[in-house]
Amino acid sequence: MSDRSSGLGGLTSARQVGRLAPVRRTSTVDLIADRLRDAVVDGSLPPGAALGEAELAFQLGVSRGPLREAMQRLTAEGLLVIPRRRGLAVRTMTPEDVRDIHWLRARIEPELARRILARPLAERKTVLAELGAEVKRMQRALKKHDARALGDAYLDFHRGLAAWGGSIRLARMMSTLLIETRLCTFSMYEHFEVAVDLVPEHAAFVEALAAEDAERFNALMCAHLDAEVRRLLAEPEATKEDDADRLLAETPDEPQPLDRLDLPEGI
Amino acid sequence: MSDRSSGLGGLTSARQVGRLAPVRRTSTVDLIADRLRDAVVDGSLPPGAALGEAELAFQLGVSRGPLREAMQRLTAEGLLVIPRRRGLAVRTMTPEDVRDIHWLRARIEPELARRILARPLAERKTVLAELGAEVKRMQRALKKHDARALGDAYLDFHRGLAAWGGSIRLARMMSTLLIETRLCTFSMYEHFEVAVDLVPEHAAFVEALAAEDAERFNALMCAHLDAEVRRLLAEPEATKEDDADRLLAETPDEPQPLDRLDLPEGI
DNA sequence: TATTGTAAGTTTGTCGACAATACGATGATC
DNA sequence: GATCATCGTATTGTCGACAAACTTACAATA
Repeated sequence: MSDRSSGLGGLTSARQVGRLAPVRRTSTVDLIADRLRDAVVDGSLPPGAALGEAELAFQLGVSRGPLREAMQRLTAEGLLVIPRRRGLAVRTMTPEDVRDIHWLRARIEPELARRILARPLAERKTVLAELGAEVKRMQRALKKHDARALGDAYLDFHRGLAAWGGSIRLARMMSTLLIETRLCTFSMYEHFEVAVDLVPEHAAFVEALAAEDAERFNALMCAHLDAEVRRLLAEPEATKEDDADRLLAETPDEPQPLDRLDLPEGI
Repeated sequence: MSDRSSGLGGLTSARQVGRLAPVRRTSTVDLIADRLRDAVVDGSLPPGAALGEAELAFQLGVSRGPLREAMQRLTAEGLLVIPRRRGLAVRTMTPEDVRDIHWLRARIEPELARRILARPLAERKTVLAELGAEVKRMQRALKKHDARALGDAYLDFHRGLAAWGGSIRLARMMSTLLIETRLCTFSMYEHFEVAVDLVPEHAAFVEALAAEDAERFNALMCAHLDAEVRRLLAEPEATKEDDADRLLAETPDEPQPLDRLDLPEGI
Protein backbone atom coordinates (compact mmCIF):
# COMPACT_ATOMS: atom_id res chain seq x y z
CA MET A 1 0.00 0.00 0.00
CA SER A 2 2.57 2.58 1.08
CA ASP A 3 5.64 3.02 -1.01
CA ARG A 4 8.29 0.77 0.43
CA SER A 5 11.31 2.54 -0.97
CA SER A 6 10.41 6.02 0.20
CA GLY A 7 12.71 7.27 2.88
CA LEU A 8 15.74 5.50 1.49
CA GLY A 9 16.52 8.40 -0.74
CA GLY A 10 18.08 7.85 -4.13
CA LEU A 11 20.90 5.76 -2.74
CA THR A 12 19.49 2.44 -3.72
CA SER A 13 18.20 3.51 -7.09
CA ALA A 14 20.79 1.43 -8.90
CA ARG A 15 19.68 -1.74 -7.20
CA GLN A 16 16.08 -0.72 -7.47
CA VAL A 17 15.97 -2.32 -10.88
CA GLY A 18 16.15 -5.79 -9.42
CA ARG A 19 13.60 -4.95 -6.77
CA LEU A 20 10.42 -6.06 -8.38
CA ALA A 21 7.27 -6.02 -6.39
CA PRO A 22 6.15 -9.54 -5.54
CA VAL A 23 3.48 -10.93 -7.78
CA ARG A 24 0.11 -10.82 -6.12
CA ARG A 25 -1.29 -14.24 -6.79
CA THR A 26 -4.75 -14.58 -5.46
CA SER A 27 -6.44 -17.88 -4.89
CA THR A 28 -9.86 -18.82 -6.15
CA VAL A 29 -11.25 -18.73 -2.64
CA ASP A 30 -10.02 -15.17 -2.31
CA LEU A 31 -11.72 -14.20 -5.53
CA ILE A 32 -14.99 -15.80 -4.51
CA ALA A 33 -14.85 -14.22 -1.07
CA ASP A 34 -14.23 -10.82 -2.61
CA ARG A 35 -17.09 -11.29 -5.00
CA LEU A 36 -19.43 -12.28 -2.22
CA ARG A 37 -18.33 -9.35 -0.10
CA ASP A 38 -18.99 -7.00 -2.96
CA ALA A 39 -22.39 -8.52 -3.45
CA VAL A 40 -23.17 -7.97 0.21
CA VAL A 41 -21.95 -4.39 0.07
CA ASP A 42 -23.84 -3.40 -3.03
CA GLY A 43 -26.98 -5.09 -1.88
CA SER A 44 -27.32 -7.73 -4.56
CA LEU A 45 -27.39 -10.22 -1.72
CA PRO A 46 -29.93 -8.64 0.61
CA PRO A 47 -29.95 -9.58 4.29
CA GLY A 48 -32.08 -12.54 5.13
CA ALA A 49 -32.34 -14.00 1.67
CA ALA A 50 -31.37 -17.64 1.71
CA LEU A 51 -29.38 -18.82 -1.27
CA GLY A 52 -28.60 -22.30 -2.43
CA GLU A 53 -25.03 -23.39 -2.86
CA ALA A 54 -25.50 -25.05 -6.21
CA GLU A 55 -27.17 -22.03 -7.75
CA LEU A 56 -24.53 -19.66 -6.42
CA ALA A 57 -21.69 -21.90 -7.48
CA PHE A 58 -23.14 -22.06 -10.94
CA GLN A 59 -23.48 -18.27 -11.14
CA LEU A 60 -19.88 -17.83 -10.06
CA GLY A 61 -18.67 -20.51 -12.41
CA VAL A 62 -16.96 -22.58 -9.75
CA SER A 63 -17.70 -25.80 -8.03
CA ARG A 64 -19.21 -26.03 -4.61
CA GLY A 65 -15.97 -26.79 -2.83
CA PRO A 66 -14.24 -23.42 -3.14
CA LEU A 67 -17.56 -21.66 -2.70
CA ARG A 68 -18.09 -23.36 0.61
CA GLU A 69 -14.61 -22.36 1.69
CA ALA A 70 -15.30 -18.75 0.83
CA MET A 71 -18.58 -18.94 2.70
CA GLN A 72 -16.76 -20.03 5.82
CA ARG A 73 -14.50 -17.06 5.56
CA LEU A 74 -17.35 -14.59 5.28
CA THR A 75 -19.01 -16.39 8.16
CA ALA A 76 -15.99 -15.79 10.34
CA GLU A 77 -16.20 -12.13 9.38
CA GLY A 78 -19.77 -12.06 10.58
CA LEU A 79 -21.30 -11.13 7.26
CA LEU A 80 -22.87 -14.45 6.43
CA VAL A 81 -24.81 -16.95 8.40
CA ILE A 82 -24.88 -20.62 7.58
CA PRO A 83 -27.97 -22.25 9.00
CA ARG A 84 -27.66 -25.98 8.98
CA ARG A 85 -28.76 -27.53 5.74
CA ARG A 86 -30.24 -24.36 4.42
CA GLY A 87 -27.61 -22.80 2.28
CA LEU A 88 -26.39 -19.42 3.33
CA ALA A 89 -27.95 -16.11 4.19
CA VAL A 90 -26.67 -12.60 4.57
CA ARG A 91 -26.80 -11.63 8.19
CA THR A 92 -29.60 -9.39 9.35
CA MET A 93 -28.44 -6.85 11.85
CA THR A 94 -30.44 -6.25 14.99
CA PRO A 95 -30.66 -3.00 16.93
CA GLU A 96 -28.23 -4.55 19.37
CA ASP A 97 -25.81 -5.13 16.51
CA VAL A 98 -26.13 -1.51 15.48
CA ARG A 99 -25.14 -0.30 18.94
CA ASP A 100 -22.43 -2.88 19.19
CA ILE A 101 -20.80 -2.04 15.89
CA HIS A 102 -20.88 1.66 16.53
CA TRP A 103 -19.55 1.22 20.03
CA LEU A 104 -16.55 -0.58 18.60
CA ARG A 105 -16.09 2.04 15.93
CA ALA A 106 -16.28 4.72 18.59
CA ARG A 107 -13.42 3.04 20.44
CA ILE A 108 -11.21 2.99 17.39
CA GLU A 109 -11.98 5.71 14.88
CA PRO A 110 -11.54 8.76 17.10
CA GLU A 111 -8.04 7.61 17.98
CA LEU A 112 -7.05 7.30 14.36
CA ALA A 113 -6.59 11.04 14.03
CA ARG A 114 -3.79 11.01 16.58
CA ARG A 115 -1.98 8.33 14.63
CA ILE A 116 -2.45 10.07 11.33
CA LEU A 117 -1.16 13.30 12.78
CA ALA A 118 1.93 11.48 13.98
CA ARG A 119 2.93 10.74 10.41
CA PRO A 120 5.37 12.79 8.39
CA LEU A 121 4.08 15.90 6.71
CA ALA A 122 4.17 14.56 3.18
CA GLU A 123 1.97 11.64 4.06
CA ARG A 124 -0.40 13.85 6.02
CA LYS A 125 -0.91 15.92 2.92
CA THR A 126 -1.73 12.84 0.90
CA VAL A 127 -4.22 11.73 3.52
CA LEU A 128 -5.92 15.11 3.52
CA ALA A 129 -6.14 15.10 -0.25
CA GLU A 130 -7.58 11.61 -0.33
CA LEU A 131 -10.13 12.22 2.37
CA GLY A 132 -11.05 15.55 0.83
CA ALA A 133 -11.70 13.80 -2.46
CA GLU A 134 -14.03 11.37 -0.74
CA VAL A 135 -15.96 14.23 0.79
CA LYS A 136 -16.34 15.74 -2.67
CA ARG A 137 -17.62 12.38 -3.89
CA MET A 138 -20.14 12.38 -1.10
CA GLN A 139 -21.20 15.88 -2.04
CA ARG A 140 -21.73 14.97 -5.66
CA ALA A 141 -23.67 11.89 -4.68
CA LEU A 142 -25.88 13.89 -2.38
CA LYS A 143 -26.59 16.39 -5.13
CA LYS A 144 -27.79 13.55 -7.32
CA HIS A 145 -29.71 12.00 -4.45
CA ASP A 146 -27.78 8.83 -5.09
CA ALA A 147 -27.89 7.04 -1.76
CA ARG A 148 -25.80 4.18 -3.05
CA ALA A 149 -22.95 6.39 -4.21
CA LEU A 150 -23.13 8.39 -1.01
CA GLY A 151 -22.79 5.22 0.99
CA ASP A 152 -19.87 4.06 -1.12
CA ALA A 153 -18.00 7.30 -0.60
CA TYR A 154 -18.77 7.13 3.10
CA LEU A 155 -17.31 3.65 3.23
CA ASP A 156 -14.19 4.70 1.38
CA PHE A 157 -13.70 7.73 3.58
CA HIS A 158 -13.63 5.65 6.73
CA ARG A 159 -11.68 2.89 5.08
CA GLY A 160 -9.06 5.44 4.13
CA LEU A 161 -9.00 6.72 7.67
CA ALA A 162 -8.22 3.24 8.94
CA ALA A 163 -5.73 2.56 6.20
CA TRP A 164 -3.72 5.64 7.05
CA GLY A 165 -4.22 5.65 10.78
CA GLY A 166 -3.80 2.00 11.47
CA SER A 167 -2.12 -1.20 10.59
CA ILE A 168 -3.14 -3.88 8.16
CA ARG A 169 -4.99 -5.70 10.88
CA LEU A 170 -6.82 -2.57 11.93
CA ALA A 171 -7.75 -1.74 8.37
CA ARG A 172 -9.11 -5.21 7.90
CA MET A 173 -11.13 -5.03 11.06
CA MET A 174 -12.47 -1.59 10.23
CA SER A 175 -13.39 -2.75 6.76
CA THR A 176 -15.46 -5.56 8.21
CA LEU A 177 -17.05 -3.19 10.69
CA LEU A 178 -17.91 -0.80 7.87
CA ILE A 179 -19.50 -3.52 5.80
CA GLU A 180 -21.46 -4.49 8.85
CA THR A 181 -22.47 -0.86 9.19
CA ARG A 182 -23.82 -0.99 5.70
CA LEU A 183 -25.65 -4.19 6.52
CA CYS A 184 -27.22 -2.22 9.32
CA THR A 185 -28.57 0.32 6.89
CA PHE A 186 -29.93 -2.51 4.78
CA SER A 187 -31.42 -4.30 7.74
CA MET A 188 -32.98 -1.17 9.24
CA TYR A 189 -34.06 0.09 5.89
CA GLU A 190 -37.45 1.29 7.01
CA HIS A 191 -35.75 3.90 9.17
CA PHE A 192 -33.07 4.77 6.72
CA GLU A 193 -32.98 8.02 4.85
CA VAL A 194 -30.33 9.88 2.96
CA ALA A 195 -28.61 11.88 5.62
CA VAL A 196 -27.97 15.42 4.53
CA ASP A 197 -25.80 16.09 7.56
CA LEU A 198 -23.27 13.56 6.39
CA VAL A 199 -21.33 15.83 4.07
CA PRO A 200 -20.73 18.75 6.43
CA GLU A 201 -19.90 16.29 9.18
CA HIS A 202 -17.19 14.72 7.10
CA ALA A 203 -15.94 18.05 5.85
CA ALA A 204 -15.48 18.94 9.49
CA PHE A 205 -13.40 15.81 10.00
CA VAL A 206 -11.04 16.88 7.28
CA GLU A 207 -10.88 20.38 8.67
CA ALA A 208 -10.01 19.11 12.12
CA LEU A 209 -7.28 16.97 10.62
CA ALA A 210 -5.94 19.90 8.63
CA ALA A 211 -5.90 21.98 11.79
CA GLU A 212 -4.12 19.11 13.54
CA ASP A 213 -6.73 19.25 16.22
CA ALA A 214 -7.01 15.66 17.39
CA GLU A 215 -9.30 16.59 20.24
CA ARG A 216 -11.87 18.19 17.98
CA PHE A 217 -11.67 15.25 15.58
CA ASN A 218 -12.27 12.97 18.49
CA ALA A 219 -15.35 14.83 19.60
CA LEU A 220 -16.70 15.12 16.07
CA MET A 221 -16.29 11.45 15.40
CA CYS A 222 -18.00 10.44 18.61
CA ALA A 223 -20.86 12.78 17.82
CA HIS A 224 -21.13 11.42 14.31
CA LEU A 225 -21.24 7.80 15.41
CA ASP A 226 -23.77 8.67 18.05
CA ALA A 227 -25.95 10.39 15.51
CA GLU A 228 -25.59 7.44 13.19
CA VAL A 229 -26.89 5.04 15.78
CA ARG A 230 -29.85 7.27 16.52
CA ARG A 231 -30.55 7.64 12.83
CA LEU A 232 -30.48 3.91 12.26
CA LEU A 233 -32.62 3.10 15.26
CA ALA A 234 -34.89 6.06 14.61
CA GLU A 235 -34.39 7.26 18.15
CA PRO A 236 -35.39 10.85 18.75
CA GLU A 237 -32.59 12.80 20.28
CA ALA A 238 -34.22 13.43 23.61
CA THR A 239 -35.81 10.19 24.73
CA LYS A 240 -32.77 8.16 23.94
CA GLU A 241 -32.95 6.03 27.06
CA ASP A 242 -36.55 4.97 26.67
CA ASP A 243 -36.21 4.09 23.06
CA ALA A 244 -33.07 2.17 23.67
CA ASP A 245 -34.93 0.03 26.14
CA ARG A 246 -37.91 -0.34 23.92
CA LEU A 247 -35.90 -1.40 20.91
CA LEU A 248 -33.86 -3.77 22.93
CA ALA A 249 -36.98 -5.35 24.32
CA GLU A 250 -38.37 -5.68 20.83
CA THR A 251 -35.52 -7.94 19.89
CA PRO A 252 -36.91 -11.42 20.20
CA ASP A 253 -34.27 -13.99 20.74
CA GLU A 254 -36.20 -17.20 20.73
CA PRO A 255 -37.63 -17.86 17.28
CA GLN A 256 -34.68 -17.33 15.08
CA PRO A 257 -35.65 -16.41 11.56
CA LEU A 258 -32.88 -18.15 9.71
CA ASP A 259 -30.60 -15.16 9.36
CA ARG A 260 -30.53 -14.17 12.97
CA LEU A 261 -28.92 -17.28 14.31
CA ASP A 262 -26.17 -16.29 16.59
CA LEU A 263 -22.61 -16.17 15.59
CA PRO A 264 -21.36 -19.51 14.47
CA GLU A 265 -18.90 -20.96 16.83
CA GLY A 266 -18.25 -21.47 20.46
CA ILE A 267 -15.61 -18.89 21.01
CA MET B 1 -27.23 -16.30 27.71
CA SER B 2 -29.14 -14.06 30.11
CA ASP B 3 -32.22 -15.51 31.67
CA ARG B 4 -34.91 -14.92 29.17
CA SER B 5 -37.98 -15.19 31.38
CA SER B 6 -36.80 -12.87 34.11
CA GLY B 7 -39.01 -9.85 34.40
CA LEU B 8 -42.15 -11.77 33.68
CA GLY B 9 -42.36 -12.88 37.25
CA GLY B 10 -43.56 -16.33 38.13
CA LEU B 11 -46.43 -16.13 35.71
CA THR B 12 -44.88 -18.40 33.14
CA SER B 13 -43.46 -20.88 35.57
CA ALA B 14 -46.07 -23.43 34.62
CA ARG B 15 -45.02 -23.32 31.00
CA GLN B 16 -41.38 -23.26 31.96
CA VAL B 17 -41.42 -27.02 31.94
CA GLY B 18 -41.80 -27.09 28.21
CA ARG B 19 -39.13 -24.47 27.73
CA LEU B 20 -36.17 -26.61 26.95
CA ALA B 21 -32.95 -25.00 25.99
CA PRO B 22 -32.37 -25.27 22.27
CA VAL B 23 -30.16 -28.13 21.26
CA ARG B 24 -26.76 -26.88 20.30
CA ARG B 25 -26.03 -28.72 17.11
CA THR B 26 -22.62 -27.95 15.93
CA SER B 27 -21.41 -28.66 12.46
CA THR B 28 -18.31 -30.64 11.65
CA VAL B 29 -16.60 -27.53 10.42
CA ASP B 30 -17.25 -25.90 13.79
CA LEU B 31 -15.75 -28.85 15.58
CA ILE B 32 -12.67 -28.86 13.41
CA ALA B 33 -12.24 -25.12 13.76
CA ASP B 34 -12.51 -25.40 17.54
CA ARG B 35 -10.01 -28.20 17.60
CA LEU B 36 -7.56 -26.24 15.52
CA ARG B 37 -8.02 -23.17 17.67
CA ASP B 38 -7.34 -25.20 20.76
CA ALA B 39 -4.26 -26.64 19.15
CA VAL B 40 -3.04 -23.13 18.37
CA VAL B 41 -3.76 -21.96 21.90
CA ASP B 42 -2.07 -24.82 23.66
CA GLY B 43 0.90 -24.71 21.39
CA SER B 44 0.62 -28.12 19.77
CA LEU B 45 0.61 -26.25 16.49
CA PRO B 46 3.55 -23.92 16.91
CA PRO B 47 3.82 -20.77 14.82
CA GLY B 48 5.59 -21.21 11.56
CA ALA B 49 5.23 -24.96 11.33
CA ALA B 50 3.79 -25.91 7.98
CA LEU B 51 1.39 -28.81 8.06
CA GLY B 52 0.02 -30.90 5.25
CA GLU B 53 -3.69 -31.15 4.73
CA ALA B 54 -3.78 -34.88 4.24
CA GLU B 55 -1.87 -35.60 7.41
CA LEU B 56 -4.00 -33.21 9.46
CA ALA B 57 -7.22 -34.52 8.02
CA PHE B 58 -6.16 -38.04 8.87
CA GLN B 59 -5.30 -37.06 12.42
CA LEU B 60 -8.68 -35.39 12.88
CA GLY B 61 -10.48 -38.27 11.27
CA VAL B 62 -12.22 -36.20 8.63
CA SER B 63 -11.79 -35.71 4.96
CA ARG B 64 -9.98 -32.77 3.47
CA GLY B 65 -13.12 -30.88 2.49
CA PRO B 66 -14.35 -29.86 5.93
CA LEU B 67 -10.80 -29.37 7.09
CA ARG B 68 -10.18 -26.88 4.34
CA GLU B 69 -13.36 -25.04 5.26
CA ALA B 70 -12.25 -24.82 8.87
CA MET B 71 -8.85 -23.59 7.74
CA GLN B 72 -10.49 -20.76 5.87
CA ARG B 73 -12.31 -19.74 8.97
CA LEU B 74 -9.18 -19.63 11.08
CA THR B 75 -7.52 -17.73 8.27
CA ALA B 76 -10.20 -15.07 8.44
CA GLU B 77 -9.55 -14.85 12.15
CA GLY B 78 -5.91 -14.21 11.45
CA LEU B 79 -4.59 -17.26 13.27
CA LEU B 80 -3.62 -19.29 10.26
CA VAL B 81 -1.87 -18.51 7.06
CA ILE B 82 -2.39 -20.46 3.88
CA PRO B 83 0.55 -20.06 1.55
CA ARG B 84 -0.28 -21.23 -1.92
CA ARG B 85 0.19 -24.93 -2.36
CA ARG B 86 2.00 -25.31 0.87
CA GLY B 87 -0.57 -26.49 3.33
CA LEU B 88 -1.18 -24.27 6.26
CA ALA B 89 0.91 -22.63 8.92
CA VAL B 90 0.19 -20.99 12.22
CA ARG B 91 0.83 -17.31 11.92
CA THR B 92 4.02 -15.92 13.37
CA MET B 93 3.49 -12.61 15.06
CA THR B 94 5.86 -9.77 14.41
CA PRO B 95 6.75 -6.96 16.78
CA GLU B 96 4.39 -4.81 14.79
CA ASP B 97 1.63 -7.33 15.42
CA VAL B 98 2.34 -7.21 19.12
CA ARG B 99 1.92 -3.45 19.23
CA ASP B 100 -1.09 -3.63 17.00
CA ILE B 101 -2.93 -6.23 19.03
CA HIS B 102 -2.26 -4.48 22.29
CA TRP B 103 -3.27 -1.15 20.89
CA LEU B 104 -6.61 -2.62 19.95
CA ARG B 105 -6.98 -4.25 23.34
CA ALA B 106 -6.14 -0.95 24.98
CA ARG B 107 -9.00 0.68 23.09
CA ILE B 108 -11.51 -1.89 24.24
CA GLU B 109 -10.63 -3.51 27.54
CA PRO B 110 -10.39 -0.41 29.73
CA GLU B 111 -13.90 0.55 28.71
CA LEU B 112 -15.30 -2.79 29.71
CA ALA B 113 -15.26 -1.87 33.38
CA ARG B 114 -17.75 0.91 32.79
CA ARG B 115 -20.11 -1.51 31.12
CA ILE B 116 -19.75 -4.12 33.79
CA LEU B 117 -20.40 -1.57 36.48
CA ALA B 118 -23.58 -0.55 34.69
CA ARG B 119 -25.05 -3.99 35.27
CA PRO B 120 -27.37 -4.89 38.12
CA LEU B 121 -25.81 -5.68 41.45
CA ALA B 122 -26.45 -9.41 41.36
CA GLU B 123 -24.60 -9.81 38.10
CA ARG B 124 -21.76 -7.64 39.28
CA LYS B 125 -21.28 -9.98 42.20
CA THR B 126 -21.12 -12.96 39.87
CA VAL B 127 -18.57 -11.19 37.74
CA LEU B 128 -16.40 -10.40 40.72
CA ALA B 129 -16.59 -13.96 41.93
CA GLU B 130 -15.67 -15.34 38.55
CA LEU B 131 -12.80 -12.97 37.97
CA GLY B 132 -11.57 -13.52 41.50
CA ALA B 133 -11.52 -17.24 40.86
CA GLU B 134 -9.40 -16.71 37.78
CA VAL B 135 -6.93 -14.66 39.76
CA LYS B 136 -6.71 -17.51 42.27
CA ARG B 137 -6.05 -19.87 39.40
CA MET B 138 -3.28 -17.61 38.23
CA GLN B 139 -1.83 -17.57 41.70
CA ARG B 140 -1.82 -21.34 41.97
CA ALA B 141 -0.23 -21.65 38.55
CA LEU B 142 2.45 -19.16 39.47
CA LYS B 143 3.23 -21.08 42.65
CA LYS B 144 3.78 -24.19 40.56
CA HIS B 145 5.74 -22.24 37.99
CA ASP B 146 3.32 -23.57 35.41
CA ALA B 147 3.52 -20.99 32.64
CA ARG B 148 0.93 -22.83 30.57
CA ALA B 149 -1.69 -22.81 33.31
CA LEU B 150 -0.90 -19.21 34.13
CA GLY B 151 -1.49 -18.26 30.53
CA ASP B 152 -4.74 -20.19 30.42
CA ALA B 153 -6.06 -18.42 33.49
CA TYR B 154 -4.95 -15.11 32.04
CA LEU B 155 -6.87 -15.86 28.88
CA ASP B 156 -9.98 -16.83 30.78
CA PHE B 157 -9.80 -13.75 32.97
CA HIS B 158 -9.85 -11.42 30.00
CA ARG B 159 -12.33 -13.55 28.14
CA GLY B 160 -14.64 -13.27 31.12
CA LEU B 161 -14.15 -9.55 31.16
CA ALA B 162 -15.27 -9.33 27.56
CA ALA B 163 -18.12 -11.75 28.07
CA TRP B 164 -19.57 -9.69 30.90
CA GLY B 165 -18.70 -6.27 29.64
CA GLY B 166 -19.52 -6.70 26.02
CA SER B 167 -21.75 -8.26 23.47
CA ILE B 168 -21.38 -11.53 21.64
CA ARG B 169 -19.52 -9.79 18.85
CA LEU B 170 -17.17 -8.11 21.27
CA ALA B 171 -16.52 -11.35 23.11
CA ARG B 172 -15.72 -13.04 19.85
CA MET B 173 -13.36 -10.30 18.79
CA MET B 174 -11.65 -10.23 22.15
CA SER B 175 -11.27 -13.97 22.11
CA THR B 176 -9.49 -13.77 18.79
CA LEU B 177 -7.32 -10.94 20.05
CA LEU B 178 -6.42 -12.97 23.12
CA ILE B 179 -5.47 -15.99 21.08
CA GLU B 180 -3.35 -13.69 18.97
CA THR B 181 -1.80 -12.39 22.16
CA ARG B 182 -0.87 -15.91 23.05
CA LEU B 183 0.57 -16.39 19.59
CA CYS B 184 2.69 -13.36 20.35
CA THR B 185 4.12 -15.04 23.41
CA PHE B 186 4.86 -18.11 21.32
CA SER B 187 6.39 -16.10 18.51
CA MET B 188 8.51 -13.94 20.81
CA TYR B 189 9.38 -16.84 22.98
CA GLU B 190 13.01 -15.95 23.36
CA HIS B 191 11.98 -12.84 25.27
CA PHE B 192 9.20 -14.45 27.19
CA GLU B 193 9.40 -15.20 30.85
CA VAL B 194 6.83 -16.03 33.48
CA ALA B 195 5.70 -12.68 34.68
CA VAL B 196 5.44 -12.51 38.43
CA ASP B 197 3.69 -9.13 38.28
CA LEU B 198 0.74 -10.66 36.55
CA VAL B 199 -1.08 -11.86 39.64
CA PRO B 200 -1.01 -8.65 41.68
CA GLU B 201 -1.91 -6.71 38.53
CA HIS B 202 -5.01 -8.76 38.04
CA ALA B 203 -5.90 -8.73 41.69
CA ALA B 204 -5.84 -4.96 41.39
CA PHE B 205 -8.28 -5.16 38.48
CA VAL B 206 -10.74 -7.05 40.61
CA GLU B 207 -10.25 -4.63 43.47
CA ALA B 208 -10.93 -1.66 41.24
CA LEU B 209 -14.08 -3.33 40.02
CA ALA B 210 -15.18 -4.10 43.54
CA ALA B 211 -14.60 -0.47 44.47
CA GLU B 212 -16.58 0.53 41.40
CA ASP B 213 -13.72 2.71 40.37
CA ALA B 214 -13.83 2.65 36.59
CA GLU B 215 -11.15 5.29 36.31
CA ARG B 216 -8.63 3.28 38.26
CA PHE B 217 -9.50 0.16 36.33
CA ASN B 218 -8.94 2.09 33.16
CA ALA B 219 -5.52 3.27 34.23
CA LEU B 220 -4.52 -0.14 35.53
CA MET B 221 -5.51 -1.86 32.33
CA CYS B 222 -3.64 0.60 30.16
CA ALA B 223 -0.57 0.18 32.31
CA HIS B 224 -0.86 -3.58 32.17
CA LEU B 225 -1.15 -3.70 28.41
CA ASP B 226 1.74 -1.30 28.09
CA ALA B 227 3.89 -3.45 30.32
CA GLU B 228 2.86 -6.52 28.35
CA VAL B 229 4.07 -5.01 25.11
CA ARG B 230 7.37 -4.05 26.65
CA ARG B 231 7.73 -7.49 28.14
CA LEU B 232 7.08 -9.18 24.84
CA LEU B 233 9.37 -6.92 22.88
CA ALA B 234 11.96 -6.93 25.64
CA GLU B 235 12.02 -3.17 25.65
CA PRO B 236 13.59 -1.66 28.72
CA GLU B 237 11.28 0.85 30.29
CA ALA B 238 13.42 3.89 29.64
CA THR B 239 14.68 3.61 26.10
CA LYS B 240 11.32 2.71 24.72
CA GLU B 241 11.62 4.94 21.68
CA ASP B 242 14.93 3.64 20.46
CA ASP B 243 14.01 0.04 20.88
CA ALA B 244 10.71 0.53 19.19
CA ASP B 245 12.52 1.84 16.18
CA ARG B 246 15.14 -0.84 16.26
CA LEU B 247 12.63 -3.65 16.46
CA LEU B 248 10.55 -2.18 13.75
CA ALA B 249 13.57 -1.84 11.54
CA GLU B 250 14.46 -5.43 12.20
CA THR B 251 11.23 -6.51 10.64
CA PRO B 252 12.09 -7.38 7.09
CA ASP B 253 9.14 -7.08 4.80
CA GLU B 254 10.52 -8.39 1.58
CA PRO B 255 11.55 -12.03 1.89
CA GLN B 256 8.53 -13.59 3.46
CA PRO B 257 9.25 -16.78 5.39
CA LEU B 258 6.09 -18.69 4.64
CA ASP B 259 4.23 -17.82 7.80
CA ARG B 260 4.66 -14.11 7.58
CA LEU B 261 2.76 -13.62 4.37
CA ASP B 262 0.42 -10.75 4.83
CA LEU B 263 -3.18 -11.16 5.67
CA PRO B 264 -4.96 -13.08 3.00
CA GLU B 265 -7.42 -11.00 1.18
CA GLY B 266 -7.75 -7.61 -0.36
CA ILE B 267 -10.01 -5.98 2.12
C1' DT C 1 32.39 -23.94 -9.68
C1' DA C 2 28.20 -21.77 -10.35
C1' DT C 3 24.10 -21.65 -12.82
C1' DT C 4 20.54 -23.30 -15.54
C1' DG C 5 17.58 -26.86 -17.32
C1' DT C 6 15.10 -31.14 -16.59
C1' DA C 7 12.52 -34.60 -14.36
C1' DA C 8 10.36 -36.90 -10.61
C1' DG C 9 7.67 -36.69 -6.63
C1' DT C 10 4.58 -34.79 -3.56
C1' DT C 11 0.82 -31.90 -2.40
C1' DT C 12 -2.73 -28.95 -3.35
C1' DG C 13 -6.89 -27.24 -5.92
C1' DT C 14 -10.95 -28.56 -7.98
C1' DC C 15 -14.62 -31.34 -9.32
C1' DG C 16 -18.20 -34.97 -9.40
C1' DA C 17 -20.87 -38.33 -6.85
C1' DC C 18 -23.15 -40.51 -3.07
C1' DA C 19 -25.74 -40.64 1.00
C1' DA C 20 -28.14 -38.61 4.79
C1' DT C 21 -31.17 -35.28 6.38
C1' DA C 22 -34.69 -31.90 6.61
C1' DC C 23 -38.61 -29.95 4.55
C1' DG C 24 -43.09 -29.86 2.16
C1' DA C 25 -47.07 -32.04 0.62
C1' DT C 26 -50.43 -35.37 0.70
C1' DG C 27 -53.30 -38.53 2.91
C1' DA C 28 -55.23 -41.00 6.99
C1' DT C 29 -57.11 -41.29 11.55
C1' DC C 30 -59.26 -39.62 15.78
C1' DG D 1 -61.84 -30.40 11.25
C1' DA D 2 -57.41 -30.82 13.03
C1' DT D 3 -53.43 -33.28 14.03
C1' DC D 4 -50.25 -36.72 12.98
C1' DA D 5 -47.77 -39.86 10.05
C1' DT D 6 -45.66 -41.09 5.77
C1' DC D 7 -43.61 -40.38 1.53
C1' DG D 8 -41.08 -37.82 -2.00
C1' DT D 9 -37.98 -34.35 -3.25
C1' DA D 10 -34.45 -31.17 -3.05
C1' DT D 11 -30.32 -29.83 -0.93
C1' DT D 12 -26.60 -30.20 1.87
C1' DG D 13 -22.53 -32.61 4.04
C1' DT D 14 -18.88 -35.54 3.08
C1' DC D 15 -15.74 -38.18 0.57
C1' DG D 16 -12.75 -39.93 -3.17
C1' DA D 17 -10.26 -38.99 -7.36
C1' DC D 18 -7.92 -36.60 -10.91
C1' DA D 19 -5.02 -33.20 -12.77
C1' DA D 20 -2.15 -29.24 -12.32
C1' DA D 21 1.41 -26.89 -9.97
C1' DC D 22 5.15 -26.30 -7.05
C1' DT D 23 9.38 -27.90 -4.98
C1' DT D 24 13.47 -30.41 -4.71
C1' DA D 25 17.12 -32.90 -6.40
C1' DC D 26 20.15 -34.03 -9.93
C1' DA D 27 22.71 -33.46 -13.98
C1' DA D 28 24.77 -30.89 -17.70
C1' DT D 29 26.99 -26.98 -19.58
C1' DA D 30 29.46 -22.66 -19.69
